[in-house]
Amino acid sequence: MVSPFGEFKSQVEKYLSEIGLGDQVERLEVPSDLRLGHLALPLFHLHGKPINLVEPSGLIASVNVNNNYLNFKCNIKKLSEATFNQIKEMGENYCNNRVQGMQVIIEHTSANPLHPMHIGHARNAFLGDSLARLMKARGHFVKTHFYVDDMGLQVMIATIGFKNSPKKPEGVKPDHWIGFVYAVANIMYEIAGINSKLNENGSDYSSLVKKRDELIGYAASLREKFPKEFDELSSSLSKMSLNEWERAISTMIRGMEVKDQSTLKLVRDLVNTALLGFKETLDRVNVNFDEWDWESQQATEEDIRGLVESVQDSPFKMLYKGVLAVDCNAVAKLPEASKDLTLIEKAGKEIPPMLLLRSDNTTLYQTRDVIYSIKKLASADEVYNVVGAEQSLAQLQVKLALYAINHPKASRLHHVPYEMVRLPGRKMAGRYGSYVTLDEVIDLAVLMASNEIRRRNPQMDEQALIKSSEAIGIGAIKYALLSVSAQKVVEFQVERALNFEENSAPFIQYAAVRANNILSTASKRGIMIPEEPDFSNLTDEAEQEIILLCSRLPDTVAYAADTLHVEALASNVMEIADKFNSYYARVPVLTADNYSVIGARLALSKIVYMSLRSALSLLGIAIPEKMRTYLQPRIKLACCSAKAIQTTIAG
RNA sequence: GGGCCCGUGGCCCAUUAUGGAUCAGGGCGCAGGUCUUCGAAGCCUGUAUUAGUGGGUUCAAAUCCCACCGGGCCCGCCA
Repeated sequence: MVSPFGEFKSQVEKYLSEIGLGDQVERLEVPSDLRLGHLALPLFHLHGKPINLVEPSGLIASVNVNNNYLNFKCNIKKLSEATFNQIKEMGENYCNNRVQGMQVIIEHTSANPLHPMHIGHARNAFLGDSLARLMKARGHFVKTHFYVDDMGLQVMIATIGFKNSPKKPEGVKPDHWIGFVYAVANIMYEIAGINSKLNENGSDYSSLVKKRDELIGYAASLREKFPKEFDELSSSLSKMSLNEWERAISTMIRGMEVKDQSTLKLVRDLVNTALLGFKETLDRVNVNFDEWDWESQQATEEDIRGLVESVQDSPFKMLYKGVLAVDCNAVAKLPEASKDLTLIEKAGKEIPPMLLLRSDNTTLYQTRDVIYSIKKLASADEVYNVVGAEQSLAQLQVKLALYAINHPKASRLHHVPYEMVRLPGRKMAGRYGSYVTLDEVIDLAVLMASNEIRRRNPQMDEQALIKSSEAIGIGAIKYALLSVSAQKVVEFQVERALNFEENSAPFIQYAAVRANNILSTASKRGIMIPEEPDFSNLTDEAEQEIILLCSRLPDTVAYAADTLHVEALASNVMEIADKFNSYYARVPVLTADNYSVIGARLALSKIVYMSLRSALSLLGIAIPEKMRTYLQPRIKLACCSAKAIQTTIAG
């Protein structure tokens, strides 16, 4: 399937080869001003080589040379027809742009089940989810995977806490509870470490005490949350010496690797509790997973032995501080690996070795990740890992390890990096229980949305209010995170994301709701969209621009999916909403002069609505049914200010 | 010390993949206008930029190359 605009482009390409410029098609571009044309070929490098134009046909309305450009104008009437027909045929799948499908695995979010998800996980989840939707629209067979980390050191600390912890109080979200238990346990563990160091000679007494005071500070704020539970938990954990902690932890790590049933059960209980909370949140934001891959189930002893042997047998084994490692530098010089150009260029010259085993022969996270990658590659043509940019080196090492053992699909493993999200004025420390949870941010967004709706539409019934608030509040967060290129650090300012004005999801949703409203008003008045609207009525510049934008949408989807640039789709959608908003404010649809014009404009509204709906669905953003506004002066209510609400929640 | 990423009006973002048309687009903010007519989360008018700095390649650079400056991140027998 090719986009309507893509059809125009291929006709232009055909035309170019007819006049002997077939080798120039790569230079075709969209002109800066559509009055100049709709596709243009710069002629500078041809230096006056004569061009013999022939009569255009099909979607090409005219061809002319102007200012050293060969300009092609599209027959907007025919382009509108093509777009309209494609939308009639494909409905909300209009944006789909299928190519030969591949088996694709996208691993994303994979938040540690030790604390609730925060806004950074949201960026990961929304990016991964949107990429999955985009690739499906591209015709790929996509499976989304969540990698559940149930094996790390930190998990064991949490589990020890969990074993000693009182019951979760009624009404507390399970992952929030685990976050509390983990933070208390970790603080107690760290304090035990400090206490033991304080008994040694020659330790830096004052800095240790300072660190311990800091930990006690964190503990104090944790105690405020659940005083009774805190006291119970901390008093049983405080009996443990550092030695006891370390023995318990390493016994458990060992237990996990040999699949000791009682250890597995303990850890599984903890992790399942956290996942219950994750699923609730992910469900609310409509992010779904096909598979939940538990780390402990991925790397069997056999897998580990196999990997170790492969490395041993490879020319890239090395000993680093006495333990087995992969010589990443040497691997990077492999022809196959260096063909993976971007990879090597981005890596720089000195790549530290990747350690495979601890000196007690237990595995490290990366070792398990190599095994997990092999498993993913076994069932997919391409594997994408949406993982924070701070792990670029680690991700690179995993890939190089695959090259080291000569894995045939090493080049098919891709790291999709994204930069961190900051919250102004807040330092997050998951290990100490200091964070703003994603749940809080969502609650705030939805609350603000519902305040807005209530202000603008006091009569909306409760059911509709809740549904619309969710669509608007969550849409706003998603758009704020997806519209910015993933490689930029973003500062997430709630009041900015929820501004609800231009450049936001609500703005786009508003345009869609309005377009849809025009359609439903028409149908209420018995006005039907003609089977074959006369698009020659669309003579307004804005109308033509809207058609062009919508007709290109499937191309943007292809670009976004193939190059992993979700933000390209986000800004294309914004352009459509922007143009349509200013268009309908100026040009009447239902009260136009005659039925022929009404029909064409109605069809245009349909094109806009379906385009937005289709594109927004690929971003995972819902369209609310109603955003009605009553005719009343705009009053800025104090209680609606984000700051006030944020303060309330923070307090 | 080494590496990766980012740097666009007072603030935020797009454009950077494939360099192109003497107006670099939006938004926020600020100043003003606009609801009896398809819903004002809208629309219209005004306001502001040496595209970090300097050099190079080119007929043409925000875009490619080099250097420098500023910010973020990474370099752990943590994950």
